[in-house]
Amino acid sequence: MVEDDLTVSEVVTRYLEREGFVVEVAYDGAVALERALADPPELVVLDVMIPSVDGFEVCRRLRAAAPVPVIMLTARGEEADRIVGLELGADDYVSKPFSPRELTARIKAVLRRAGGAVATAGEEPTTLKAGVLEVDTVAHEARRDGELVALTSREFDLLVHLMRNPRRAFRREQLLEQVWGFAYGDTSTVTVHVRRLREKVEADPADPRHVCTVWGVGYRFEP
Amino acid sequence: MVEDDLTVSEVVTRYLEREGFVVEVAYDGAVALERALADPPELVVLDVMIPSVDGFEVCRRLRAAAPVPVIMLTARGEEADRIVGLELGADDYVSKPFSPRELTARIKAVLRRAGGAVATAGEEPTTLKAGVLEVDTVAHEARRDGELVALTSREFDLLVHLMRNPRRAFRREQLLEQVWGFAYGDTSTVTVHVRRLREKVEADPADPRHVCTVWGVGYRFEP
DNA sequence: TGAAGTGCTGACGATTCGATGAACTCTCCG
DNA sequence: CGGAGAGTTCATCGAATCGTCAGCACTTCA
Repeated sequence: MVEDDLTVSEVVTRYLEREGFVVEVAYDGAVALERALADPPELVVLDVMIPSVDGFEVCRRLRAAAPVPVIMLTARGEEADRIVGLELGADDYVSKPFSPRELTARIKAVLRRAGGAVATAGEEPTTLKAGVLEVDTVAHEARRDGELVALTSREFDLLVHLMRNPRRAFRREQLLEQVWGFAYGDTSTVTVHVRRLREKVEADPADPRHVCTVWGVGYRFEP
Repeated sequence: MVEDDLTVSEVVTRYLEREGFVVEVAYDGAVALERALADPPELVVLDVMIPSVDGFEVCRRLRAAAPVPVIMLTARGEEADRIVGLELGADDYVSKPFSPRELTARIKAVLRRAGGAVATAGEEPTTLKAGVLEVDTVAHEARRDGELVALTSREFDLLVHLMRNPRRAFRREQLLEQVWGFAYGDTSTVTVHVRRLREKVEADPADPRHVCTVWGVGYRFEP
């Protein structure tokens, strides 16, 4: 996110992180460009009015370097901004003042389209593998030994989240927040879903080799 | 875009802008010609039936002045229109009613042929096959076991979209957006159309083998 | 060794979700 | 006008899924 208004950037950051995104904020155009080019993010939220290098210029240079999706933030009624932004390759625009909820919806829509059916051209691996386990996030299918495993929606999301962060231990609260989207709740929900997931995915659910328990902490995925 | 039907022009505009195009609409032939000649666009989508100067005349004069790519919109079944249109220099034609998705694909294809550097996926095949199912997107025909299946316009678009992205799971919202061109709406519309499609296309609609349900997600086409 | 803490299991309502049938709107045509 | 066909919306039903809880099993550590 490129935004010099601290209030805005903090509110948005907090909100997006609750949604499971990892957010990095730059406060002016030059720094933003430098960091985005060094380590390209999956998506950029870009305010038009920022110090040093303006939003349009940042957008133009970003898109010249890589096909990173860009959402631009403009002041209300700046229709011209919208047109220019779209010409420069912005994928969407949101006019201020906006609600974090709306921004989140747009971000998800753009990400969906970017990784979506029409343009596809897979840069990121659509399938995750770990031993005999194989998960196709596009087809929404999980296989063990090539054998189809019928997972429910939650079980699938849970498995994908764990597999995308192998060897990393999550506390139940974290999983509840990052997979369920709940800010608070009964952590036994996670326990039960992990159990059900194991029953379907592990060769011996009583002695799990992939979805492992980390005592006193939570769970971790072992490849 | 030259189109006097507000509903069509607005839906298409919204859809194309989401795809990153900049769209300008003229509502009759004379205005279209004037503006296109003053500031030639990269591509013209041209309805045949428009006020003042008809689509063929607009096409002829445009092509006389500049090598601008033209896609013509014709009413269904007007085969003669197609011939005349192509003779006059149209690069492609799309018959009404069409899906925004279809138009977008054609636009990208024409721009690609014209040498434009629009990032897009590969060429879309004109006939799609999956088991006993066969769909001809040009003839707008679907067959099962060689037997003609009478699909409505939406059913056809839906089937084509699914078949062009086999094994990919779509949520209803995605289908609503990509097939219908709606940014939001009642997702039960998708459900009902899927049901009717199954009744016509599946051997046993109660146990679909091609248009499959992905619980908690949406639908997926199995080849 | 045993008590406290933590995770696992099985079962049971509550909820959500998809399929279905039908009503309703809209357009096209005669 | 009015009837047909297509598309959309709505209410309902049954099934899949989800969240919770109590009891049991295991780990840890005094």
